[in-house]
Amino acid sequence: MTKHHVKGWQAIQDEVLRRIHAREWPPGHVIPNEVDLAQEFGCARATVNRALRALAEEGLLDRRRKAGTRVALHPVTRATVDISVIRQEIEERGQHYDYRLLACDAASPPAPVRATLGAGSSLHVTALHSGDGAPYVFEDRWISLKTTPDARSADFTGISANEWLLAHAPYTHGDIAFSAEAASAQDASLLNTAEGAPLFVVTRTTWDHDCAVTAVRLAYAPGYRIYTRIGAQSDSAG
Amino acid sequence: MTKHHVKGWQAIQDEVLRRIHAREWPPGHVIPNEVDLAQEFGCARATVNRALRALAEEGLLDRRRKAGTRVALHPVTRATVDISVIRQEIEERGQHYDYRLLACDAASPPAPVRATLGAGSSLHVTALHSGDGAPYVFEDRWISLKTTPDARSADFTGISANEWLLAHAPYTHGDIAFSAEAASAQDASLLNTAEGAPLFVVTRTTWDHDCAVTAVRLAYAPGYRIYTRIGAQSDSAG
DNA sequence: GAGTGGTCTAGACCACTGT
DNA sequence: CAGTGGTCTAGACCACTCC
Repeated sequence: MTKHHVKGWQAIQDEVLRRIHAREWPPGHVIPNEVDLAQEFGCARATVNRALRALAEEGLLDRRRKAGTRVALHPVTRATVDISVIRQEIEERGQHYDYRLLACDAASPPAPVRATLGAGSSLHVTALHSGDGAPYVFEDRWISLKTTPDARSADFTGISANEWLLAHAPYTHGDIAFSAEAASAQDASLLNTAEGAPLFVVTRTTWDHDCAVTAVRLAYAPGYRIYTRIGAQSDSAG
Repeated sequence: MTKHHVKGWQAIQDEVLRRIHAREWPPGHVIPNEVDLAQEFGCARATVNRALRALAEEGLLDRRRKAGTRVALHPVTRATVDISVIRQEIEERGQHYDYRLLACDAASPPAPVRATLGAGSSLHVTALHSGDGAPYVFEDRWISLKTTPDARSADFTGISANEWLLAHAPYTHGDIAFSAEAASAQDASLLNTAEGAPLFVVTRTTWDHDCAVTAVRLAYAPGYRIYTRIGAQSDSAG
């Protein structure tokens, strides 16, 4: 109930974080409501709301009307992975970007792809992205010509389908999967590794509203890893 | 300049999203300032701010004081991956969770781990988590006894180090890496697969302020994949 | 029904930064 | 310097949901 008169919503967030961290408010504990906290901190309720809402978005607090705010029981670690354009990704590593189109044909996609992309005619684009001359990632992509007819006349020799779509084909949502796969003969040949070598693979499908735009498999050369930081804030180790 | 009188900040967000999506505001375009938008939408500036701030946090907008707000040039795809306790992860798949402690010894960690965990004495804990009797993930963990001395007397036969730390050792931040590795002899034996099989591996280190708490390598059984959705909002395909 | 968070408002001042 | 976003306030009403 002491007045602290801290500086802003971040200071309030820090203090709440400290109490969670110090187990003054253990997991499951219902913390004081916004009005009380606002009084304690000597600020407006909106400021408290801003601080607590941010923590709730990170998964540290559970907030429900009437039930109040409680410290999350199972502090899920929420890792945010930024996925940029491949060219940018390579250049950010300080390497020279090189791109080579392997094939670009209208074709009927295999069943698993057809299931999401639809049965309409599709464009199959394969390409290899390299950094400083070393193969970096093999892009195997299907583009729905029904959703993106312009792709038929696009020239993917100068610009990768990855970037072309970014500039020409908006999407509303998508899904991504990360997995480990054994290199196929094609993977191995292109990525300059042995068949069966463990590859980090990203599979992505994007939609524009209800229409699938593109489905892509990105097979990265051995040694690739996605790295990210978690919690500038608090949690519990696990 | 038409007044729309929409419902709330989400409606404003939707409209902004629509304009980005429809290329009315193409990538790089500087959009009107908050005051103008507030007038157009017939709401308070704070409401516009709420909508635009949320979009900026998702990476769709770049906002800078004085420079204004512009549509992001390189809409990085920001995927959020939720990492929960392993037991919970397995149970959420509807499987029966089983856990077996393999070893728990005080030891000196290998150089790469020692580099982050420090040279102090550490506890080495290895365990296997299974779902419905099938091996799910092999946990290979080092715990700093300097940071978490209580771990020395903890009993990891009944509760995994994963969960014990969650309840006893708070952390402030950490880093995670996702990669693909070939199964070692130990991996293969425990995960019931062939040596050299591609495994999805998560490597995580967590700190409590400046003190490293624990470093863990999680090697998942073949077939494991992390799946997540991107953008309930808009972007561009890539 | 009543308590809690969710949101909105109208106005204000501050902080950063491009010109 | 001046324009823009960042934040705070004091108050209000609403929406959900537990009791």
